Amino acid sequence: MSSNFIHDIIDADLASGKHSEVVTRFPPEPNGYLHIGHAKAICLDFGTALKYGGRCHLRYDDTNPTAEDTEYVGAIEEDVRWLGFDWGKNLFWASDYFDRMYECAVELIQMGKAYVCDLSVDAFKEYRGVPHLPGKEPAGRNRSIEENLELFEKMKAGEFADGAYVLRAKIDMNSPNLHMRDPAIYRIKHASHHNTGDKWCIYPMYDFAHCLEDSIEGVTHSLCTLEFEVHRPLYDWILETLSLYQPHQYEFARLNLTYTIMSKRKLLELVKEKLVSNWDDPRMPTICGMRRRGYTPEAVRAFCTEIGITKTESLTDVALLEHHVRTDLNEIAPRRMAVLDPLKVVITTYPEGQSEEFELPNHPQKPETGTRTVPFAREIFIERDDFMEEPVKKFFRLAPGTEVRLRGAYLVTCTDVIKDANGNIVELHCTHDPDSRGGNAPDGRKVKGTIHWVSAQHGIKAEVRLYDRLFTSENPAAEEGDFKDYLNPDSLKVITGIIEPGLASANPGDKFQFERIGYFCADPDTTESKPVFNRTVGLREAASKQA
RNA sequence: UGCCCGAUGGUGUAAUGGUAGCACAGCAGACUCUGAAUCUGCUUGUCUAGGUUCAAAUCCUAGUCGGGCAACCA
Repeated sequence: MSSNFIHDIIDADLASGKHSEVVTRFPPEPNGYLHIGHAKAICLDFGTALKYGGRCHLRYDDTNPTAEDTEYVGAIEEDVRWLGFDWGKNLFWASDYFDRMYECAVELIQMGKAYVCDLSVDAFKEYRGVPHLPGKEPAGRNRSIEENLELFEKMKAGEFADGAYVLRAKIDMNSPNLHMRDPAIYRIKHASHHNTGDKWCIYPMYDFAHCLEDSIEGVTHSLCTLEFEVHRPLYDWILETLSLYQPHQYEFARLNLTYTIMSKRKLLELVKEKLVSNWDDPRMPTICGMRRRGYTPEAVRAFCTEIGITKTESLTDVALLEHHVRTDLNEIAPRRMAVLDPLKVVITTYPEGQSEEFELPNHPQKPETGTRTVPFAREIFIERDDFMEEPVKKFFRLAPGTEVRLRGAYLVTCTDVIKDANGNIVELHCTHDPDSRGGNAPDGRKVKGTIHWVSAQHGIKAEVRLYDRLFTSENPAAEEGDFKDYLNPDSLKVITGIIEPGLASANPGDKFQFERIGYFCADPDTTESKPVFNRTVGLREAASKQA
């Protein structure tokens, strides 16, 4: 992976001998699905370990049993693997360290560096005060070490209700950094934990747990997002006070993408209110959503590399992601023909009842990928907007009296336009040049327009889901009012298209380029009787192409 | 309001005191059996004001603007 300010620091650490190896970690809380923002972190954490020949731990930060669910654990692992990363044996749980964390808390109390506080959330808020004024010292701050030890023991023994007491680090009620004003490090939660069951009714807070986890695991560079910057002094204080090995925390800017949201809470809201089908709805910025949409791990990784790692907050244009998706798909996706808005064409000069097969390349630029056969007959479908009765200038496609190439088949000329009683075009009649079999005329005449087609007799109906951006606003989270007011009502259009017959046997996840339209992949909803395709991303379209 | 962080074309990023570069997007053209891909060219930028220096995007000072922090969440 390319370099960034964190790698500059690592280079210096390695050169100075401060570290001889690099250990990072990706520490998700199992409380939701991973999204493209996590992908950025995963690429950084694992990519950095890979670059320096170190290791990256996958660690579940499961310190809050009321927020977490093992439902998410499998999904997280699947997503990290799909992205192409491997934690090997380095799978850890914060909850496995609960005993050691408890001992550390006791040690802090014994040092006179932590105390049990009986103030309610609201009461302590008053003592903590506001940033520009000093806080007040709670009375419990001067409790004896013995009494603190006893109270903490009772907290652990379950003698108190949730919220009755909390263990606080005794730091500085006058610190300009609010996180240093005697932060809570243990709270009472009578909740069973997926891993430790009912063994504990007190659980460590993030600030206390995370630095210990990193220290215990020998992490060298603990990478997180910018909002944790003000937590770093606390991270350092705890490890220094306990005389433990101190990893260094470095912060980088989280990813924001145009036309979507990245907040787990808001994403959950969309799922719960059924505004999307589920976490893996192809419109979601989740990793499973992108996978279902047809994005490839290679494209997502290339995107993450491209956007880089900085401390500058930014809003990245989703076009950049789509660019990498197209770039990868262009390389790997076999070409097929599908008509999404069918208009029937009768080749009047083609014998009734006759059909033939054409051999078309899977990828014109990659002959080594072979060919497939596509049936042709007298009646075919073409795309409705590939015909204009009164063509605008620079319209290269079919119009009355003009000749176009049916991709890989024949040159045809439109002779008649058939309309219904309302004047709607329902059918076209064309003649074909039998000598142009394969698509080229022996006389070498140039035909500018080439359009795709599917035989009416052989084509298969398929459900095609056309996805567009989820929101109409570039930055829905920054808009006034409810972000859901900015949902794009046209983010999903379901249509029935006609696909070339070979496409009917596509398996879920198979990716194709529907020529002249875009990249599509077979959805898991696909069955033998009903193929379902998702539009991953459209082809780039020259602005001069007007329909 | 206190502390912390940041600011380079429309967007994302590089330049580590010495030619402001790359990618995306946009525009124009070439090529083309995909109006795709490919190729060529073009437009557009160092937040402001001072200072240090032979030389400043880079260092210093002040300001402006943006963000973060005031859960018994992570």
